[in-house]
Amino acid sequence: METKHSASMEDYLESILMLGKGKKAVRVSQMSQALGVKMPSVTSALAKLSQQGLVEHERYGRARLTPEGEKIARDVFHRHEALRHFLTEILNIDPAIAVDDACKMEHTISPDTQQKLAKFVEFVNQPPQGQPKWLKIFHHYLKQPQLPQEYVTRCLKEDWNLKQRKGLRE
Amino acid sequence: METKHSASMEDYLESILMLGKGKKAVRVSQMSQALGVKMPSVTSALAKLSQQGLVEHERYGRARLTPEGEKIARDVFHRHEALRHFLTEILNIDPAIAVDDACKMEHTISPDTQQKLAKFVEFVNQPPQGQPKWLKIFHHYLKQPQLPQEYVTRCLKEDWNLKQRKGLRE
DNA sequence: ATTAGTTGTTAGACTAGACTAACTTTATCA
DNA sequence: TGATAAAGTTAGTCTAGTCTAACAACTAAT
Repeated sequence: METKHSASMEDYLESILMLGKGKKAVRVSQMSQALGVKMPSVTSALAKLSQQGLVEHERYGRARLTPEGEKIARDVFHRHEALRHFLTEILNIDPAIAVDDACKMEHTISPDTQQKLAKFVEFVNQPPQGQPKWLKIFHHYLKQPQLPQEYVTRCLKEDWNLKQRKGLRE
Repeated sequence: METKHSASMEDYLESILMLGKGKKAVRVSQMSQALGVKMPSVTSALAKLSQQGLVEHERYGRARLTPEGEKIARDVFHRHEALRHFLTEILNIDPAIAVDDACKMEHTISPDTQQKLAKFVEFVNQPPQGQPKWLKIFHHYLKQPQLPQEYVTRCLKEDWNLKQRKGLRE
């Protein structure tokens, strides 16, 4: 189990998931197109993957994920999404570039990193306020790398307030 | 110029930079050891790289980066460092895992992402307070995914304060 | 200065993953 | 229903990057 799969093979699996939107079987030509490789490459990848029990594919027919293949595909997809959300929502990167970067990085990110990245995005988008003030300040900082005086003042004041409250309660 | 280099070749270049600490020439055996490949692999990589004018290497001698090779190596290193800092300082990932992840991701991250990642770390570590409150709360959240009531209250209050001030000044 | 040991190189094999060209099967439609 | 187009497969080539085995050159120590 949990054999390591190459970036290519992960891409093939993921593309079946995406093109089939969950459970539908997909055509070789679709995959070929989506991945930007020629059909023979798809054919041979499918041979390898069905060898490993990750897809089902019959000659001249469609390909679908086995439960195990689907598990892997979903895992890749989650890594992809964790990265994409982080890149767009926090680093404020152009969505097109973000998808591109996510596609490449999704194959190398460790489970721990993936998970913490997702949590970070979750944390940032948490209620009560949606995206917090500091994030907006950061996005401004990206264009104009100088902290607004207001921010500095506020931080210092917060710190002071917190200390006060602590003192009162403990 | 600016030819795309493979992950492997980038690794070879980077290792020369690291092992040589800037400008010293390094031995094949050092690189072999550092990269976890056998010496013949290093030899053939060096052949290719000196072909491209990125390293100088004479038979049975040491290898050093050319100015152009050094430029690339430093670039890879910067990507590496941007990632590593982010992973350790913000996501709070174990340094060993972080280095590992950084080593793999450094080859696929786009310039824009690398730059914004670096800026993010910079932003977070900015004076006046060093790491801001919210980051500490996030690190706590990683272990216990529930926002402390205090944080929620504080956020709401901030928001309220800000609105007040805006109203007064504008 | 010889020789043992270390360090490097060469030659050649292997793998993964892509490609092209040629062939086969399936689909379409007059 | 049979001709043609589209989709898929097979066979074989290529490249990058690794490896092992065998050979060559340096380095030191007696």
